[in-house]
Amino acid sequence: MSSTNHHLFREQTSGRKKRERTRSALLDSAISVFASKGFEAARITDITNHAELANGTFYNYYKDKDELLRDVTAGLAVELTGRINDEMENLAHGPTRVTFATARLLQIARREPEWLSVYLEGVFIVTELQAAAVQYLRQDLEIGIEQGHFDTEVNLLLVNQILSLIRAALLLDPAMSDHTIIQTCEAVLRLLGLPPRKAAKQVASVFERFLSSDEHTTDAQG
Amino acid sequence: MSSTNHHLFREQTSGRKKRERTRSALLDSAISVFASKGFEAARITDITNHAELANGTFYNYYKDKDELLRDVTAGLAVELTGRINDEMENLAHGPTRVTFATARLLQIARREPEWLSVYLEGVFIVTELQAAAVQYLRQDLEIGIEQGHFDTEVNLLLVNQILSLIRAALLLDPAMSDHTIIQTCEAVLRLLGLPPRKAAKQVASVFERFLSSDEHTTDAQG
DNA sequence: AAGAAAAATGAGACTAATCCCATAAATGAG
DNA sequence: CTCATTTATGGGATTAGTCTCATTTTTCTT
Repeated sequence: MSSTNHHLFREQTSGRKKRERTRSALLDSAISVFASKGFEAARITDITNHAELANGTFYNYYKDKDELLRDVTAGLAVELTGRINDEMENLAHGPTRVTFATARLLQIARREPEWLSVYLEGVFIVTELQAAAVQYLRQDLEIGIEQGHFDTEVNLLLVNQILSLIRAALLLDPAMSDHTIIQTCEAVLRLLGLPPRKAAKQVASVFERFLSSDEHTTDAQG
Repeated sequence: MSSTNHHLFREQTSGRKKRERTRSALLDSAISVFASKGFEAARITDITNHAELANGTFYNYYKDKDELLRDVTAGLAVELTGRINDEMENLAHGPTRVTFATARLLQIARREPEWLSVYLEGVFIVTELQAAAVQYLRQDLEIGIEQGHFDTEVNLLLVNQILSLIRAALLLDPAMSDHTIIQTCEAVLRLLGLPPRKAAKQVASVFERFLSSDEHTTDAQG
């Protein structure tokens, strides 16, 4: 069914014990199935079929679908927010950090739309992961405010507004064109209080310095 | 289960033929059930139980759950967007219209959080209703741009961003405090390119002129 | 109030999913 | 290679839902 299938978890465990490999196969299949039908509509057998495992195998690993979703979402959180945060360790300027993080997340979604879509659904359903999920974002907002760049109060609604803008981009344009990414980054900055022109400049600058289309490195240099 | 239950459809049909009344009972119950468990998880029997009807009765009215959702969503569209648009017929100023519409929608959600939540889910699932659902919003955006108040391009992503901000407010604060409403209105205006201070003034002005807490226009008495 | 039409009922046939578990297969340590 | 341990299997009991339809109940008309 899926034309592109990138096996986030399986790749991390290719040489390891069988137990780990099977678990990863279940996690990767869950991402595919959740992304295509949504969590509610996904059936255990959809996932085991996709992983080419017997139905019963699922129950050697998880009690039920909820437990699986928790595992999937936590894994995606590490992969998405953790990785992006590592890439940004040299950036000190608040607006640059927020722009970079937003754009990078959407760039990843261009290659792997399933990851972001399942992640966002998971964060919404598995409420105990929400705080952790938005922790990095809050930090960057605080930095920008501290520096006097953002004109806003950091609260839970603001954080959710930003996540909502990201989700809107994903829903409307899963292929994630540059135009969509730029419009979304500008929207986030406007929300934080930057005037339109300044927001546009900030986004253009981040794209030029870090995200020009020919270099897609995992290590952000200067 | 629901402590407050306001019977949008039933009230419109109280004196009429039995067929209309039963259909309204199904629609109102569907709103309650969809709002509490989500559309996917809702079972036909949940809805008929809530309406105190037999399971089979459902099938005298609808072929399946999807057909019911279409009916519910279309009804909510009339009730929500239609009514608000009527209230605004005298307003010519683009930013005022957008602010008023946003604030009014959220004020309705304060009394009836279920309506907005089901409406937003429905518009997302029943794609053929989307165009109609956002038609009024698009018009107001065009007006504001024509007048030189908004610095943005009207496209589908923008419209979805605005809907997403509304959805974020509903998810985070279903009780819909004034603070949430104000923050959401300001967010919408910022998104459209107003600088923070101007956005805040615009929102304050609309609240003062049209939405002061002691007068709730139309027919709103308990 | 009777009779016809409209509406509601709920038992039951189907379909589909979860989850268990006795058995089979695969793995890997000595 | 052998055998104990780990892992996978898939049949089937169980639960849960959809949808039908012959029957009952309610409503409407005269």
